[in-house]
Amino acid sequence: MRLMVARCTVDYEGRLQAHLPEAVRLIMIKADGCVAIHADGGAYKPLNWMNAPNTVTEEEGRWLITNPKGESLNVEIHEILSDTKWEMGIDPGLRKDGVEAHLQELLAADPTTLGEELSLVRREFPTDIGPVDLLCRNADGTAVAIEVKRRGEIDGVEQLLRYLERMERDPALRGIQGILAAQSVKPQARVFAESRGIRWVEIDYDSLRGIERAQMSLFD
Amino acid sequence: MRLMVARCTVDYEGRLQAHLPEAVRLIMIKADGCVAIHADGGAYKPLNWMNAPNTVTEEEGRWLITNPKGESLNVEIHEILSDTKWEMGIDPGLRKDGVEAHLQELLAADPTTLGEELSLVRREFPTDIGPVDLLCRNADGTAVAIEVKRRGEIDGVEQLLRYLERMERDPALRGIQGILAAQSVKPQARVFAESRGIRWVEIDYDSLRGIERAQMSLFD
DNA sequence: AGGTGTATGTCGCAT
DNA sequence: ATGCGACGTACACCT
Repeated sequence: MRLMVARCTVDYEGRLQAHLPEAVRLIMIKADGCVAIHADGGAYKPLNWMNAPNTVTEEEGRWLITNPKGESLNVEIHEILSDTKWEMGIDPGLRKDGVEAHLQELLAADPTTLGEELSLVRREFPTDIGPVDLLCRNADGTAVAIEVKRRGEIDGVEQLLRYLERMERDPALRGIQGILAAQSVKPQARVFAESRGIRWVEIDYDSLRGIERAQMSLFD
Repeated sequence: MRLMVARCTVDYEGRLQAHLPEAVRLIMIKADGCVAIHADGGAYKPLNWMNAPNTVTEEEGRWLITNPKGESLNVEIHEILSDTKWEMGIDPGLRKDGVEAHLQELLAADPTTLGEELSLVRREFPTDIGPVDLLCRNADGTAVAIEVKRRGEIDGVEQLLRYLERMERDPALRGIQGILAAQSVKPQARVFAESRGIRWVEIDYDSLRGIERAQMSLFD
């Protein structure tokens, strides 16, 4: 990784055009050729950048970075304050323990937490446009498709509608209903869901996890 | 801006849990307290980060960053290879050109560039599921809703369809038509739009800007 | 503060 | 490659 602190101006042209007036900034070049121009503020996002794959051309007082998509980044270096290089090797990488998959898991373990008499048929039930998170049946035996989201937004309703449309064609699933389950459901998603006959449920992740813990403890 | 190159391990706990095994990385601390941990690859996104507002506590061989939302980042420093600090001042900031807002502005100034006799009723016309970019009327007085995108994809068509469905309920807008306007419209979006009776138009940003310049020059 | 839409979103996984 | 969904999305803008 090369780190250069320099007074510079930058122009990007590609998906849009952007210009940075002269100022002191950090220019970071990673081993894979990625370039990022950072100011001393503004979260982790750089002011300008160019991701791999790209071509970095270094000239006197000027760097030109281009990529195969026709984007370009032109960095004019007016004064170099520091220029260092570091060997870091391949990073062992990040271990994540996510929430979404866990939510689906918890609801699969006990669909009745959605407030209805539901029994699980299967998780990730396949349709020809992708798997629906949970397929259940209610007390009447009616199929119920459940889309699980951390946050319930309009996209989630659209996604569920597409699944329902497909699943309705299956005689075994005829009359299928839909539920959007999320930790929070946005107002516009509520309006839209209701207008299409889809129910929505807000689920409390912490208490759900609490239930799981309580159930787990039975086996201790 | 402080730049530290160090062998470290990192743990984040907040919206999820994440762990970074020991390795050499760049730790960047900006003037506003933002912290970002970068590996030598992988685009501009850091492996871990904590944005302002936050609290940075530096101890011997350990940094603890917390924020008011209850998230925390714990950086264990095992070996420091470099530790420098730079004054950059306030960045003059980025000038962007060619984003959706600008496109919308240009089209609002002259909707006839879409190739029809259109007159603007208003920008950001509100519906109960969000604002539609432009509401116009054509030569017949028929309402026309226009969704402006930099890139026309299926999402944009769906968004427009939702708006149209809502707006159709308003007697004053009955018979409303839809146009998707974008610098480029993906084939899938074209097919989908046409199948739903929505027109699509590709707009040439440069020439649109040229028209604006020409019109501006009338007032010079 | 909360809602809504945009982003040079980025990133990963499937087809 | 392209499409699609998730993201600790971040971010601006408006109420």
